Amino acid sequence: MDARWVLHLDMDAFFASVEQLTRPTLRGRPVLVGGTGGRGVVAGASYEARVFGARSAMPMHQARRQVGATAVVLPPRGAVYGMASRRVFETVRAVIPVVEQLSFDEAFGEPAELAGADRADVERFCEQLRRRVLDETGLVASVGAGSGKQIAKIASDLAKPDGVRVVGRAEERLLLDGLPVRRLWGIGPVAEEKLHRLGIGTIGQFAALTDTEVASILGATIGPALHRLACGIDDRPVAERAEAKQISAESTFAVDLTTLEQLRAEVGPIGEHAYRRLLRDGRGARTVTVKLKKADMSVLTRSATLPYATTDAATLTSAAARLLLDPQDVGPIRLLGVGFSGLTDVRQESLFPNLEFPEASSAEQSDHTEIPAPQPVSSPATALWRVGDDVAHPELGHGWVQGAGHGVVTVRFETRGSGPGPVRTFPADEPGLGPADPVESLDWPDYVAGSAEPD
DNA sequence: ATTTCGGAGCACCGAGGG
DNA sequence: GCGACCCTCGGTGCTCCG
Repeated sequence: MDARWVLHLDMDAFFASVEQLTRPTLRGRPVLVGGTGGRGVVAGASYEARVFGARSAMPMHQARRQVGATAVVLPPRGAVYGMASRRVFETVRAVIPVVEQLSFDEAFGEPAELAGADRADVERFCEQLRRRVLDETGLVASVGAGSGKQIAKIASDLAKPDGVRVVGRAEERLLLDGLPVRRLWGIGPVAEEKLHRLGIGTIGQFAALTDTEVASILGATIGPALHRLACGIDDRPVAERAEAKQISAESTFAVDLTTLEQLRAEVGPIGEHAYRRLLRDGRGARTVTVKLKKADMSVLTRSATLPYATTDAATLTSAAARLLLDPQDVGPIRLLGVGFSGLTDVRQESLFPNLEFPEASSAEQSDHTEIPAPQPVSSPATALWRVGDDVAHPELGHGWVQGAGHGVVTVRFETRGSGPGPVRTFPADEPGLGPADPVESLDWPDYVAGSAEPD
């Protein structure tokens, strides 16, 4: 059981790369993906945008300023990234049977055939894996390898962009010692600051502490676990991810909400968003949580646990509505979230239909005057087309909105397989122009699922 | 006008069973 | 009757991850 090799595969600038793949005009250009409203942040930046200092999690307006006029700012297309991600990891799973997927764009693997292999073998394996992912998806991955998850993850960072980095046992200690303590899994801004105040800046300095010192600084649970990682001890297994324990949706408003009526108007759509995903997951929920983020960024949560898990939308969303707090009491609200947990398979509806969860209180029931649907603050003006929308035209095919406003819409007609396409400008109400499924931008030419099956 | 969105896990509190 | 103890559950806040 000597040489264990853990691989960490990380897609390069994933969201931005998918945009450049499916919208070929964007190749070579600085692309920023993220919230385009005033409070949006960057979810993905192409390498061309990173040259200017743009980074993910940066406020969008700041990134836009830094990149300048050539920046292309696009709203995220989750469905397309999800499809691209599925195809990437289908490919990975065809090579490595057990894959621990961390997110849309990252995973660990521990190929059995690499046990005891030397660095050169591992390097070859990683290059082949990258090649296969590129051939089958058109997307670039970087791969890191090491004796455990922590080293593999650090290695994939060093491998970027478009590379492989294998860290052998011999270089491990040297590499870790010099790195900032922040690079360790589980050290965030708070823990970093605690350590910094004690003069500990590197993983080496952290590793030199005693277990009891570490426990007193970071707690008895997290502390020793982090200390072991810092010492290069990382025998955590690579295993498929368990089912999600919680499903939630949240959204930040363009303008803070100040009345309970406004919150009540928003809780429905947000709850439904989470509810749709709950249904797709096929489980029921027993606990409903609402999350409120105040103007000062502090967060309040309120939760309620039902007597049994349910898939009933009305039960779940009315529970969420009852948990809301009045902004008049707690202050202006910038974000509302609805979450479901206590997830269990519910084969049948309630065993005790008579014990239905009590409906709205009698006071609310007597109030038959519907709340006069307040303007959804998040979308003040509903323009017909927005930048980034996918559209279809009977003659010109699939395209995306490059510009919109002043009664006209500019569309670039192109997909993954078309190469850079032509641009056309139409009146905003052009009858030939209709909405299109974003995923189609990835599917031309037709994607052949599992190329092992010629059919 | 900095600070998304979705998810996991820990600390700690009080209630209640035993 | 009461305190000490352990345990679990529900609820809230915090930290961290990408």
